[in-house]
Amino acid sequence: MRQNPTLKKIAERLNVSISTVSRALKDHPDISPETGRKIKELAELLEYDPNPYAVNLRTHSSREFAIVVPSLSNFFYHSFIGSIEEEARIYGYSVVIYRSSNDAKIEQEILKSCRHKRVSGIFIAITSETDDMEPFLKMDVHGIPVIFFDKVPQYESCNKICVGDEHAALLAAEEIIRKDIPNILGIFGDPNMSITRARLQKFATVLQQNGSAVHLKTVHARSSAEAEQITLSLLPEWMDKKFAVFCMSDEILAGAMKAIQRKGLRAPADLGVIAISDGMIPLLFYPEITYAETSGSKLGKLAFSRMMRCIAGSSFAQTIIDESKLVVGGSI
Amino acid sequence: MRQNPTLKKIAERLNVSISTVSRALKDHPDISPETGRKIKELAELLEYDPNPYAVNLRTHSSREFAIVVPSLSNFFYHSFIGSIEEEARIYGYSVVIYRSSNDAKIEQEILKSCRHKRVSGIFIAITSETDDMEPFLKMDVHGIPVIFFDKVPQYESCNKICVGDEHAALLAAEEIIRKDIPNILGIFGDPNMSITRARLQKFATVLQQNGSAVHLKTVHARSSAEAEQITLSLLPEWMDKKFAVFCMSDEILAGAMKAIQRKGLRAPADLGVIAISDGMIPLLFYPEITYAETSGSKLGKLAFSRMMRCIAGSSFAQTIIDESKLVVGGSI
DNA sequence: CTGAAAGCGCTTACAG
DNA sequence: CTGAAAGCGCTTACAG
Repeated sequence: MRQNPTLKKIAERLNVSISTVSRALKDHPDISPETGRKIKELAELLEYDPNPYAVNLRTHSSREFAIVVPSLSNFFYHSFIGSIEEEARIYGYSVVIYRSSNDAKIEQEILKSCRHKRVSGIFIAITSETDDMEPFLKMDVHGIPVIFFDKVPQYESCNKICVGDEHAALLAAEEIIRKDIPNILGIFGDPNMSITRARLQKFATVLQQNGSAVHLKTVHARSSAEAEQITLSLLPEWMDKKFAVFCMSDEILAGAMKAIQRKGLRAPADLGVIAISDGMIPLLFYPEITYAETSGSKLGKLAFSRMMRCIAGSSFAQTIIDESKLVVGGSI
Repeated sequence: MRQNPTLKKIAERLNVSISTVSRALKDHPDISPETGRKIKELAELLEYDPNPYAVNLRTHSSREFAIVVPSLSNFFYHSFIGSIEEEARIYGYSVVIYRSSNDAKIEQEILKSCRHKRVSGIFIAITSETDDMEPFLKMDVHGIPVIFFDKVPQYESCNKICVGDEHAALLAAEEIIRKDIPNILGIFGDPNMSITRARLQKFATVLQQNGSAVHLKTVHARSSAEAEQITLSLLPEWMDKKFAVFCMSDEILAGAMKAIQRKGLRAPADLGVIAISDGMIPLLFYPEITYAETSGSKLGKLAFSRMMRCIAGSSFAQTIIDESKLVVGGSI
């Protein structure tokens, strides 16, 4: 079992002190070019890399970010993670991903471990159970910035980066108006979620403001299966009208599409379909579903730059809302 | 910025030595019950937790597993990760997830960082570019076990845990035979991937052995879009026969289904559809697609127990194949 | 039963 | 320009 090379080994081989090696390797100006070159050559040869545990113990900094998400099965999070990783690489930080499984207890454990490992910062989408801000405030006391994204707490003074629920709902509603569709079945998620309230409220308002008498029926589904059931039971009474189905999320879209397929209906001939989505499910159908996209990668960029500002010392808490964009498929 | 409590702080407050505190906290038999109790009480109160960097520097062990996957957008990996996390928790290990983005260079960096962090072990699904075994052998030299899963190298003497490609292909072929379908369009992935060769070979063999003259046409697609294109161009000539489409993966299924929808065909009336899948895409359609499932969570359990055996000292390299199971939808 | 001491691998203020 | 020394927080063989 071979050991990794250390400063000491390099120092011994070159008959210099450990301090000198350490300095040479970080291009300290004091070191003579000659010595510096020799040391770096040998380090290269030996594939030296500092022991991160020793460095951290000494410097109290890990140059490592943690991303905590409730679940991995989510395109939105993938693109968020991807863009954080990309940015982090540029700044010389590494990224570790943790999954809370939407379990507040596991989330706590992860936070604790992040604290002990003195990560440089945490990006977190909280679980739906999370109601205690204390662990997060504790991170702050320890000087570890926390950026909440997507699923954020109610608590005011913290950094939050969210998708623009209102804006996405607005885009979808506008598209429906543009297509001049008079009847709309809006399928929304759990009415207790803030995201549901925001999307529903905006969606309804925009349609109403349009003046022309649109008929909007809204229903709530807590799961894909429920969305399927509801859609299935409602479709018969809508089939002879000109109408569209609006799905506020991918989960709901999946259920609704199953019901629509089951009834043998096809968009856009038999009905219009439009959704708010992270961008993968809509592409599985033909024609592709038109949707207002909530983009994780842009959110990631925003979150990252906020993080860097926190690390640089900004203690000012901020809520950033990212705007959505309409991706036109052929379903409406 | 508050500091985490240390052994020293506890020792000072209790007027004992650091050694005593350290021992008490790990229930060393030498410590008197009285002292032990006092120390543990204070530690509890102060929420003491050992600094993992110091521990590692001292002991050379991290009790942390790394999971490296090319991509996160994969149900199979989610369930694999989930089951590793579950097992690890039981044994007191933590798990960090890394994403190589299917980029061999990034994969190398991750491996290097795992080596320096002296993770206790690595579970890895390699990128499609990975061709150099050297970094993996190096892990071995450093005493870090590597368990390959799903995407594994050709290299013989290493630990591999794979889905049963042959078995999955067999199940799909048998279902086709059972349904008595004479014409089969088999859509496979990149012919250079071992997974493609294994699935194709078995699928073809089983169909041939069936005796009755089945007609199998096989094509290869490197992406979802390509699968769509190919399916689209071939469908016309098949439409007047009784036939089935077999998709060797989710990616291909997604493309093929788009073409099928585009042509206005519906399973099982107009054609049969069957796939090998991780289990999410088939559920988006109505009727649900029948598929041979490759289950990540069972693979995770197998990989984990192999890992524990490696840690316990087994140097015996082993290849484990997990069997598949048929999930019947209504598409064939 | 308890403590002093060495050492894991690094960084950095201090001295020369 | 270079080195000796202290110290980050822990563990553990050694001594008592």
